[in-house]
Amino acid sequence: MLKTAVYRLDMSVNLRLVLMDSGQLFHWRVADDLAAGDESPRPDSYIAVVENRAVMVRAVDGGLEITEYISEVESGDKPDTAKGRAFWSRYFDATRDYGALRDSCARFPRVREAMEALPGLRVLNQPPWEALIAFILSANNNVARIRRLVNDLGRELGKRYEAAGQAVYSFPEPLAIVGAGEARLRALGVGYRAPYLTDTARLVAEGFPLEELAAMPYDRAHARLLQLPGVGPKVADCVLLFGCGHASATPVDVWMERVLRGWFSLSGSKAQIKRQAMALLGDQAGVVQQYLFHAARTGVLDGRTDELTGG
DNA sequence: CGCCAGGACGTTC
DNA sequence: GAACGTCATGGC
Repeated sequence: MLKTAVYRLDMSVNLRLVLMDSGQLFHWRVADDLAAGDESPRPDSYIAVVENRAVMVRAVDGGLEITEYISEVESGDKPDTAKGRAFWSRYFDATRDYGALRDSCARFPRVREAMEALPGLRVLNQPPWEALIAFILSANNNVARIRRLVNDLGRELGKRYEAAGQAVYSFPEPLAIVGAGEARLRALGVGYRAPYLTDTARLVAEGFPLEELAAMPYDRAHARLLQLPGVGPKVADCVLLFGCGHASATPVDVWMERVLRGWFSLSGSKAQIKRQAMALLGDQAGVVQQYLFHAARTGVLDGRTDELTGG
């Protein structure tokens, strides 16, 4: 039987935007309207497993309601709700002052416009291992297929949990990916990325310091991640930003390259314009990047007549 | 059918 | 260090 712990976070989040459409998470899914054994429909509810925590989240009264489903045999007498609350507060980035960030970027019209146009967008803090696997899979791939691969990997190699009466699966542990082997991973559809996954998983299992990247200086953490097979400059920045709390890490994909060259008039190689963007946008450049990325990809700012930035 | 996908990697210059 | 072709697979 499952116990539940319910947490409320006093923060405004556009869950569909963040969990389904932002390109930073790929394993969340919309909960079915009718949870098993429950008569009430659950519109706008989302379920997933995050680091061995099965969870349902929905927006209520301008805040978040987070329901965690806890196995009695694993939790013992009662769950540690203080620890759970801290975990989810961290995960949803509850303590970052997005309003102050927007104000600090007032001299960049496109940043201000993007942040005003996407008020519920947030940069979540994922477990680094989950971000690492997801973004190795993301290379030269599309979001729909990344999501399918992550879900298939979880269902085949992860651990089964239950949230809102529905099956949800954790990310596979490193040894589960090593044990699966390249052939089985290819059969799951990961293609040429199979050896990247097994070799990286092996290195992590053998002690690669994933958990220590958060406390390392950005440059050193980035260089360290580049040593993993399947991890290049862009994937490394995604892991640092989405999985290690490095708010300055600024992934530059084709969309961000267009943004930085077009809206910010930057020039040079991708590595060079990334450095310029980080210097220009400050110690939370990666968070700013997420707004610019989504604005460019979806065209929410199209039709506005503002000129380029005021840098 | 061809083109693209939140790129990385090996080769070549 | 920069430029180039290649890499599975499926969405569209």
